[in-house]
Amino acid sequence: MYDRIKGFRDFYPEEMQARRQVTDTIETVARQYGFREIGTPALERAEMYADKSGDEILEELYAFEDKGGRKLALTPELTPTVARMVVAKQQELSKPIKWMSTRPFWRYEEPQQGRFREFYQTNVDIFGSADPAADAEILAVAADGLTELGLSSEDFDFKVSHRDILGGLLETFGDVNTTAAIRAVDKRAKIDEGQYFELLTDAGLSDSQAREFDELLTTPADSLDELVDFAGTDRVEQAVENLENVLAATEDFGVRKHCTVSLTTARGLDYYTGVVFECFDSTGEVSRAVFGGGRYDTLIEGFGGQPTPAVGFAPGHATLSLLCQRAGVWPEESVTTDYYVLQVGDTRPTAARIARDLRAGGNIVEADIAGRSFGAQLDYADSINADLVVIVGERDLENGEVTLKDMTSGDQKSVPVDAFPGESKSPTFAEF
RNA sequence: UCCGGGUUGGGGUAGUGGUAUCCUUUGGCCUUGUGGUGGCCAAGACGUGGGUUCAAUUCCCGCACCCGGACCCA
Repeated sequence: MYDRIKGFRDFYPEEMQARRQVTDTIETVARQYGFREIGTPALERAEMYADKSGDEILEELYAFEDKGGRKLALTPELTPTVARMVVAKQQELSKPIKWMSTRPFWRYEEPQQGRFREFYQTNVDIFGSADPAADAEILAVAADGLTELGLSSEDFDFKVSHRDILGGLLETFGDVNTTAAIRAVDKRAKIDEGQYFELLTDAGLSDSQAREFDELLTTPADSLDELVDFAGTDRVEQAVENLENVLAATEDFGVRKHCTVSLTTARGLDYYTGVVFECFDSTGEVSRAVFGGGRYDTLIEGFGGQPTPAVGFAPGHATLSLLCQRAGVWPEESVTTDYYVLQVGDTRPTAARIARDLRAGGNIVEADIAGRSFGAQLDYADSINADLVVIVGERDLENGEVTLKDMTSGDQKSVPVDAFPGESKSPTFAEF
């Protein structure tokens, strides 16, 4: 026996069926908003990640050299790839560019709850619109997707923040390492108070400034103007205005109720520039953020393109699954079968014809391909959750009939073989 | 990379310094004409490498993998 690779998973049909349903639900919502599916390579040049984040990042990647001496890496995220694609066809793509895709990514990390070395994400991004409506549309797609999965505002909450508000406030304290300070904010909920303030002072804030800054972070949503008054800078004023405009748009888009302003939410990544948000389990049972997203207006430029605003989100399917299971809306993990065509004796020509007709109607249809006995076939039909069994037996065929068996009730009835399946694409037991 | 806890048929378990219990599962048969409820038969396990020992699944060490956490979350 060979071992499975650590952090990689096999999905058997029952679980895969549930995952497929969840993926389809999210993707369908994105499609309805006009997001177009793209396909992307599993491998990219390792430099693409190293140039952006430093060589240390290679430690956390599946990176290797190919036979042509190229340094490659299994893609750990989609953003650089998508940025590359946008830059490559910058001129010819009509804006806004709205793309989505679901696929695996790989990171060489230690697996833990909701984290694997191979993991699936649906990425949804908009390029080329700096309008608050774009930010709000991303929030709306995310919220609608979760709602379609059966979740409600009782189940999840988007904590919405704004990088420029954080940056702008920090700026007013003088020479502060903004990146480090924002990282500290990102960790605020996870570490104890002492460590948190230590990180803030390490970032260049004095003790009193750190207290003051932290105080500002908890400013309620309807008092954001106080932040503008405090800072007195255009940057903070514009950032607050931008956040309020985004929230106003979410109101119109019907998803404001899922959003809570929370400046203590920061996102760890440093490429975010404007609105950022994280989705949390309202009950707190799923302790980590389910997923996040935000605006990253400078990234495309950083990849050698023209300045192009961008905003997006990317739910990881592992944490999404945790949330769905917690909320009791994870789809049932089982296979389904519409019809099982059971053969008794040498009735294959008729059985095959019936199976073909039923499949032509779009149904999931199985028939015996193992030469099994009557009882064994019924047993199998049961194991694949067949709704109806069509018994095609020599005895019935002599009378020009087949027997229809409802597997839930066990009821049976004879129907003329020539009339089955008849005009109906998916004939039910009751129809005959 | 680090820390904690694990690893006994496919799944779930019992147990032991002298190779293993029970349930379930899978396949076949009873029953090519009735499954979800019977009976019979069969298949199937001590993660891996090394050490101690007459003898290791059991004790010791390393490794792998699993679960959880730290770091990180691009």
